[in-house]
Amino acid sequence: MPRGFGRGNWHGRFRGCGYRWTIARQSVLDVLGKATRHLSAEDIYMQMHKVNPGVGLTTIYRTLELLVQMGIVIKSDFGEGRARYEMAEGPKGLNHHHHLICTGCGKVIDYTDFIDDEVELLQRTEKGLSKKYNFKISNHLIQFYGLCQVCKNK
Amino acid sequence: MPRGFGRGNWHGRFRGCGYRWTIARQSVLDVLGKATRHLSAEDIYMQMHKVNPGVGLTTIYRTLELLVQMGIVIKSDFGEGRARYEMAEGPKGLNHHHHLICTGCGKVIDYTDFIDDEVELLQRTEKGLSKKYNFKISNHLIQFYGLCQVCKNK
DNA sequence: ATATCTGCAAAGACTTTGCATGAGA
DNA sequence: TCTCATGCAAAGTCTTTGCAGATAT
Repeated sequence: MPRGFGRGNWHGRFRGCGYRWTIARQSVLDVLGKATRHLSAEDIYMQMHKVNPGVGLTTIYRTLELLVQMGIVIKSDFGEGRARYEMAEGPKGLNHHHHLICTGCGKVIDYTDFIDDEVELLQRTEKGLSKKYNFKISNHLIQFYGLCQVCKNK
Repeated sequence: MPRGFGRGNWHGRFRGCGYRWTIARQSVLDVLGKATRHLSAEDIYMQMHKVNPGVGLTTIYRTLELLVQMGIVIKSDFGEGRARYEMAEGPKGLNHHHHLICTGCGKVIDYTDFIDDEVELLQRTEKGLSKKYNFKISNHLIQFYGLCQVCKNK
């Protein structure tokens, strides 16, 4: 692995797509790669500001759009009025997970449990829907809403 | 059924919650009740403007918030940067459906097929998640994304 | 009569766009 | 060198808020 590019040969991947490898892009990937939560554009901006104060919020938005379009990053909406981002990590469904969202405090838990059952059902559903509605299904979103342990005891 | 209140005794329901029954609220319910699509606040505003030109967009937002909170209307986010609304129609899960969204043209299809399988899986998943993460799950969201017949042939 | 609702205008929040400057290959 | 990327400021969208006047009960 080339030095200075973190895990994954991002530089090569960018070049391959005709994009340039810049400090800003590297930095966004660094921040997202280390994140343990789903980050908003501003979260990323603030974390990055400590290391690369020169990078503006606009660039973050533009970079995130690019990363989502390249499939490196996943953009989610938890109904807060702002988008959140996380690494897609790995090809096709590796690390595939869904979200469990607390409507009290907004906490989001990624769960990967029960996925086996889900996959089976989803495949059946996708097949059925594809056929009936003539859709080519490429993706799905599943979220559960409820109250976390702390909030339900209030 | 009292005359002039459309189907469902909305007037009584509002009164029961301590809310007043107004032209604006009736009108929002009328529009949503007749809708065959998921309407944005502005869609509702424009349709209502033909009949009740005096009602402003602000009131629509406030009314929708109320209706959602009362459980009469469901608010959805299809990732367009604006919310869309539809009648919840009927108590607990009647008319329960999910969405199939075309990422090409934005068309949204409600499907109610394959729900039986889904319900079974969801109950199992909910049970598992509740236990493991100590959540009290109250709701879920399932959306499939893909290309509709028209868009996939482009 | 009076507490609730409403319209208008303004503010707020997040995101995108225009354009001149700066930087990668 | 030459295109692509960036920062800044401004604009764009959708939505919410403040407040005086109107309305339902």
